[in-house]
Amino acid sequence: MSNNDAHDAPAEKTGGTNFLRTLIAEQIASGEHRGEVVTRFPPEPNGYLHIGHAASICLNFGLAEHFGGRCRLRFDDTNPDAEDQEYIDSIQADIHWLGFEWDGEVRYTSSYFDTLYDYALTLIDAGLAYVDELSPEQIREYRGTLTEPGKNSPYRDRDPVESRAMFEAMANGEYAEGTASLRAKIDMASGNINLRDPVIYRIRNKAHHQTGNKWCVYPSYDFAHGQSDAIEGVTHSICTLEFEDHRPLYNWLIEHLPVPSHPVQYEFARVNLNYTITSKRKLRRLVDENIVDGWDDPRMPTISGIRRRGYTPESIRNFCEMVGVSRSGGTVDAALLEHAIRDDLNTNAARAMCVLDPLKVVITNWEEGHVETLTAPGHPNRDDMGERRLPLTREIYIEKEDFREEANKKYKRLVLGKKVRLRNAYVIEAQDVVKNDAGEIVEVHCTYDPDTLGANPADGSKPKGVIHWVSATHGKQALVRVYDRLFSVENPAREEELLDGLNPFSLTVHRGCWIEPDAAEVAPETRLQFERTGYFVADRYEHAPGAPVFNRVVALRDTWAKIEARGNA
RNA sequence: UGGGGCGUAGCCAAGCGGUAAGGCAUCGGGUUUUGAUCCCGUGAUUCGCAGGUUCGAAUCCUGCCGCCCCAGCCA
Repeated sequence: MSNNDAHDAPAEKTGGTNFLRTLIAEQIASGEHRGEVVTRFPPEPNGYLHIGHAASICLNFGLAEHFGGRCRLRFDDTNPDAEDQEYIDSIQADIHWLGFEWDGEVRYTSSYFDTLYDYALTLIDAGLAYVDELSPEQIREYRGTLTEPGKNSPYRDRDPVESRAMFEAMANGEYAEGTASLRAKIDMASGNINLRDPVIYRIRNKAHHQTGNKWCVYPSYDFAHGQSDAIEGVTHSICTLEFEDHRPLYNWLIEHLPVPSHPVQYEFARVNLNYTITSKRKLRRLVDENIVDGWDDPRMPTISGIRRRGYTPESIRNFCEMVGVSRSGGTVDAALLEHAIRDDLNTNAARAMCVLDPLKVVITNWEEGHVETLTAPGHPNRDDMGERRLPLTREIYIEKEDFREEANKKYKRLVLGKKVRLRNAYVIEAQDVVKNDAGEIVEVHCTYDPDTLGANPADGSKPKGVIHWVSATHGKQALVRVYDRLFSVENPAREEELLDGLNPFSLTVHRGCWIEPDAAEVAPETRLQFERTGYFVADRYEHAPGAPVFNRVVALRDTWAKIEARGNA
């Protein structure tokens, strides 16, 4: 226990520990890896990052930060078929937004293609790899099954000299795709299928986004990943559990190649969130079929979607910390994510009032044309957030659901003949309703008590309810999108047909909202709490000061909704 | 009938032989000009099950059960 004090401090600050932090602390104490911690986040640029990647990013960067090490960003770009510059750009932006900075330049596995090619030659010369001319279908047949061993390819014992010449010819473009591949010579009878002579180089006649047309042979993940880690001096190569079976291969290659360092692979369980999906294929389908409005639709579990929804980077990092890291896979309740953002925004978002579904209220004893500018705190318990000005006028809007002609005692809002407090303003009493021909209430006539600003009514009564409001003449119109979960089933991935699990009410657009004037002027991505309604963010792209467009991040915790749902109201 | 993992409260998750942390959710109660926040309180005689070792086991051993991953020239 030498230098652990300094390292334990951040862990305490963030709350917990996990098996990797424990392990590394022990390694440092015993001098393993020269006491160094070098990690990497290695995405393949073939899609947008999602909440699951956030966990990996927080883990890799977090571990490096925690132990005073370094974390690199390396694009694992060994398959030109699926990759694109668009993803390289979005991934970098997402990592930065999350608040992490990688060590040095961005790395690419493709920048090691020359070295990797030499390593392949080394393996061939050592008689540990051979050029196979079996077709992909034949390779599959020869591989055997989960319960039956595979059998050797007839090309398995090809002379290394010949394999070398053929591999060079492959790299020269002299073979068509699928006609030849380079395989590691390990054990076709292994219980671990990854060891049954895995293909380590294949022919792809396709331009690569980084290396252009230089190569027509590309290393497989297994051949590229560990060697790239070794080249970069990575000490802890952290990946998800499904790669556990690859570790023996990872180690086999490291042992048989003249690599500059010996990284070690560690696996952790990937994080699943209920009511959502994280399969790149399925997310892409939602985008392609216009089920959502792009990769950054606020309902998407992508980092860019979460950002547009209004989540903060801090809340995501905090969420990952609360979830923890382990080797037992599970599904985290989406309520934990919601808790993370509420917790952040409760202390950091300024308050404002916004009426989503307006009902006009006329204060009959308020002088026509009179405007009284009230003040309200920017935040109920943060003086540093100052005050805001609230114009009150004869006509205001309140929320439709905040008025009932009659109601029982549990309903603490405006009821005909009863009193309620206008938030930050006076107590009013409903006297009358005006209905249209269809019998719908279009206006409520009230009187206000001028002695109730910051004071209870003189008669000693104290209205239990408080409702929000906006001046009908000074308020601004706003477009507000209320989002709910994209899927209504807990495990959408398990649905036979993905679309069957969709929540038809995942988006409700409110076009005629009224918002207090100053709140309409905020900058894009400003987060506010609309009191009694929820947390909202000014849309990153479509909002402009004076032309407000807000997205609901998350509703406030709503005890009333629970009571209502029980049928007691 | 192959190989590799995992099983601690509704959901995550500490614990690593000395008598079950914490968070979320839930449900009570208090404060409150947000039915919010905040504050208090609330659940495992028990750690998948069954045996065994031990003064003592969630922790060690044995067997069983359940769930997940692997048969791409994807990562």
